[in-house]
Amino acid sequence: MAEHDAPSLPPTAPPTAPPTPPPTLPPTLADVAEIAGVSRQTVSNAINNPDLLRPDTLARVQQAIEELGYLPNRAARHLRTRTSRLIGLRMPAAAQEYTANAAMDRFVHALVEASREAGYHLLLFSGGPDGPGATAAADLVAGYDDLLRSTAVDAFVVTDTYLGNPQARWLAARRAPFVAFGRPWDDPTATHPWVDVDGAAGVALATEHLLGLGHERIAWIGWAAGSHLGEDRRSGWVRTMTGRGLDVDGLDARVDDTVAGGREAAARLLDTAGPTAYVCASDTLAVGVLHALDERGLRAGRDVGVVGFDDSQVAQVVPPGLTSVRQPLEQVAVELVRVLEALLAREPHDGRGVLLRPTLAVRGSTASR
Amino acid sequence: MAEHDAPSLPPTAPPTAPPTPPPTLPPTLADVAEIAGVSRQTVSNAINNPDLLRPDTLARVQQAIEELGYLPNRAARHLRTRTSRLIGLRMPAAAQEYTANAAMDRFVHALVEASREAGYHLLLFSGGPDGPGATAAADLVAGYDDLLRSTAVDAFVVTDTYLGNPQARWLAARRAPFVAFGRPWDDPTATHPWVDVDGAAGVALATEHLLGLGHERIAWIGWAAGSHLGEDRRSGWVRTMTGRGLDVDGLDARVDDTVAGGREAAARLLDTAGPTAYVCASDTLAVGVLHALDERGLRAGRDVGVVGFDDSQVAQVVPPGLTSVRQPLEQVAVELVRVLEALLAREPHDGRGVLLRPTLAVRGSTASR
DNA sequence: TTGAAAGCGCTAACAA
DNA sequence: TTGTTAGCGCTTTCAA
Repeated sequence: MAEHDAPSLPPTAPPTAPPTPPPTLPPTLADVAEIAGVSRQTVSNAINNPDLLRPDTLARVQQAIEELGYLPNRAARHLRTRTSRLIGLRMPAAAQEYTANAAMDRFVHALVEASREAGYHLLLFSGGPDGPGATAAADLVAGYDDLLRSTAVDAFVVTDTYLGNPQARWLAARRAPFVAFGRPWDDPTATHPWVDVDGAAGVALATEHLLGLGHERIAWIGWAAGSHLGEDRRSGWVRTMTGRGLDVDGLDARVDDTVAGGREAAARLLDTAGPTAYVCASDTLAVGVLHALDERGLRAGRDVGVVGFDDSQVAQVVPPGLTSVRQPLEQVAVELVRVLEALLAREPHDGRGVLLRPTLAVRGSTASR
Repeated sequence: MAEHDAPSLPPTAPPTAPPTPPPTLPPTLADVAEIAGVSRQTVSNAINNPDLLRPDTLARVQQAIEELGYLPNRAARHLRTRTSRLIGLRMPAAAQEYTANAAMDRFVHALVEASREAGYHLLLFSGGPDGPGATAAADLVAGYDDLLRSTAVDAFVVTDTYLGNPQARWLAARRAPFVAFGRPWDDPTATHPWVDVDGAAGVALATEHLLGLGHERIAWIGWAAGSHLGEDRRSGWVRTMTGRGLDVDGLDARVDDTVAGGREAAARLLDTAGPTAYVCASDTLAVGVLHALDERGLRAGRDVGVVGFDDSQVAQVVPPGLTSVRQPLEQVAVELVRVLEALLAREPHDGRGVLLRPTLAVRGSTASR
């Protein structure tokens, strides 16, 4: 293991060599050029424009590169080309409790992978302490501003659009390259590129699934009005129900995104409307519904159908398994990177966003009756 | 919003100026120097060695910096100083199902935050496709190797030590600066710095908590022998039980880290040993125990105590709330960065790792009887 | 206390 | 097809 792909210079430097610092400096373009007997520029071309070289020269250079284990110094390349091949991603405020960040982990994974395939790395940053009073616009964009001014990243992926999205407007005003994960709900004039998941379609999918199982009194438990994201998801339920000629009156609740909120809403609806199934705006709310059913001695899946949203870890392990709308985050990541590449290549942007359809992860909470 | 902290040059360039590309180039040291009427070097000193300047010169330079919104170009600084102020972190293979990655999200958050406070950013990478056959050592270190040779990061945080940790050995052989989150279990000769959480102490804490509630027949559900991590956690249970003169024979199970594994083990133990409480090596297993209790009509917390490990999102929302050992990941992150800074400052390393004590998040599954 | 010169490693522009 | 020159923006060294 120790000798695998070891540094090219021997650990004990020959007496003629100057005393090199312990961690041997990586080889440079000049080193390769010397070994291959060509100029530095030719080595550069061998890497960036191999077509320009005569085959035999190319082969000689490539062998020298191989021999030395050469890789271009990113800082030098960055400085010269003005591209860092780094994509900036701000980590939203740490999830205090289990909330909307349920899918963040999966998304970051997917984005790292998609970026890698495009030759980019992800630079993670945070906007400073998220204490009280730190919500001013200046603080929200602080991290972006620093990275932009220090030319540390080529572009940003902006995720926390649900906050009202001052970042997107600010970045757009700065002409900074970025793609948003999330539609510019509250700014119809926005022209920046974005990728989003069609929440309404996801909820429609969930509702249809329940209809297919024979449910007709399907309730909706969502968030307080005013959240674009929440209203969008709710509309999928309304659309599907009314499309089947089913009434939605009295079958919905608007609560905080907590387990307790879901539990209380479910219990209340059970008393007033007696639904046979619930579709929820989040897994958190759905778990609350499971609680409520449990307390009444009702069995999720057998007695009452329940569907959540986000396909979080919880959905996978909570008994009897929670059916949940799953965002295609891998696909989102690929699209984000694709749009970013087009943006950085200055390709004209048609101003339309990319809307992806979620899928449904079916589990025990909607077992057939 | 649009004019907030706008680029320093007017959008319409004066006729004498060359046509600047749309996204105005950020100001450089030279720009600041000109405005302040000093040399570039003096501006550099104003930033890096302000003590060297006469107060009035310093003030003049600082005002020019402010005026221009100047921030040093990271690529240039990186090239010159050979430090990127970037910490590399490899994202382990995407969590296929809910498994050990339960805490990864929280850890990344914590590390971003700790890094920021030390003036570092996090560079996320992955080691290429994680398909079958991609587990060879060469692939495991591929991502590290590239970043190292291209001098993209100053140091690494290595997390996936449970795999047997070829990375740590490889990085050490390369003399690459890194800190491991996790002890070098299978290599007692390793001398690299590490930070870890005392799993045995965490399980001991859990066991004592149950003893304090009056439990005496406390079972252990852990992983198959051979996992250092698992054996360490198990030892906390053995130590605490025997310390109280309680017998552990027949009270433990070794299974795969799945909900089904935990469920079956719990059921089996219920039949053979009749424990009144379970301590588990993971939240996944603990959820399995909850399933088993549920199936027997037993109530977690009231009838049987259950404790998990990792304080995952699941522990927070699964009814009736799962008591769980919580790793101090924020503290881990701070220590990792502290050790890294010492390492990069070439401070002598005493060869001892940092071992942190977890806490216990108490919830309904260990309600007092 | 400030400035001038040199150079980190690379690539764009041009010349041979 | 290959080589030469210059310079990206910064800091280190040394001189004033």
